[in-house]
Amino acid sequence: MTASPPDSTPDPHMSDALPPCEQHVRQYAAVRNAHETELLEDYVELIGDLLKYQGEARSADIAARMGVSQATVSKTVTRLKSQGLVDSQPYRSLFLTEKGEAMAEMARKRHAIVLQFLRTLGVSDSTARIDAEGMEHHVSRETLEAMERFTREHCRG
Amino acid sequence: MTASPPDSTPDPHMSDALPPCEQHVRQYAAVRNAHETELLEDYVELIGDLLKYQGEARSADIAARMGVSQATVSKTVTRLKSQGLVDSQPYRSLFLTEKGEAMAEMARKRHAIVLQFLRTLGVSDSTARIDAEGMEHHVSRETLEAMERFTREHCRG
DNA sequence: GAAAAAAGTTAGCCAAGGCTAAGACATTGT
DNA sequence: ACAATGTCTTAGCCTTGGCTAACTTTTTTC
Ligand SMILES: [Mn+2]
Ligand SMILES: [Mn+2]
Ligand SMILES: [Mn+2]
Ligand SMILES: [Mn+2]
Repeated sequence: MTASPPDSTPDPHMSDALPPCEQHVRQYAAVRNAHETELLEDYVELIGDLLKYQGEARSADIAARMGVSQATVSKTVTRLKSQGLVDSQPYRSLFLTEKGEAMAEMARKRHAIVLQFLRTLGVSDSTARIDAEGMEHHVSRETLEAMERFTREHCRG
Repeated sequence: MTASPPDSTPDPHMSDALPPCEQHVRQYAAVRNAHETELLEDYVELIGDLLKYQGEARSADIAARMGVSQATVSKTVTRLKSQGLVDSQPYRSLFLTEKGEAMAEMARKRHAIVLQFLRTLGVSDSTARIDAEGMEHHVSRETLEAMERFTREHCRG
């Protein structure tokens, strides 16, 4: 390690300096952690939506919606099954397990809160949808509550 | 593809149905796109901060701050160099190229806007730092401007 | 009911981003 | 000066998440 004089004083009015090391580590660790479940969350959310709005969730629909190949979907579904989130017979439609249903529900609600929050902030619908798709996985419970509060107080209607 | 009756009408008051397919694809594509540069952005931002606040940016400091092994840093630095973002001699401190400097500056500003926005929203400092670290990479110019506007209008002082 | 089309799977490739273990280089202390 | 310590790199391993190509299974069409 090299010199680290700025870490000594908890200076109250120098907020653009480097944060203390341990805190910095926690920031990046939280991001890496979110990245591990991100894709699985999007899959179960989408599968849940497809079941709800189209009656079944086929790999082909997922591939079309996600903009990836069917082979990629097939491999990811294997992972979803190995984690106990999805159930399926070969060559058949996909279903969510209890656990998958729970994750989908959480993701659906969280996604909706972030999306509505961005709209309320004044962001256009198409941009809000794009940004919400990525942001949702990095929003803590606390921030989610702050967003809900804001939307409740500022939303037209 | 299976049946898709809900996609026919651009129904104005059914906002929780599935978005049209092409838009859905763009959402996920934007996320995948952000993931390609995310880590590089965090690296150049950190390198810039280390140069500014400690005079030099050593791999050991980056490893300590990011909470990863030195081997991981070494490999990522190779990638940063191959993309023309970082310059360095073997076993020496790291420096940013023009291009790296520009990316660091962008990342620094964007990160600061998101962090200050979350604080202004009422999120605690430690949570705001964690969430901002992940959210920053998924915030478009338009959303960034909405955040700045909000902070300007609501910030104490 | 057979041929054609569509859907799903598998194999094999790749890059990114993590790790450990081993060794090379540099700095520092005596 | 040189040994000890600390820093950096390399090699080799792993998982994730993409791809194409080839194949199998199911569904649709005739
Ligand atoms: Mn989502
Ligand atoms: Mn998402
Ligand atoms: Mn950042
Ligand atoms: Mn970040």
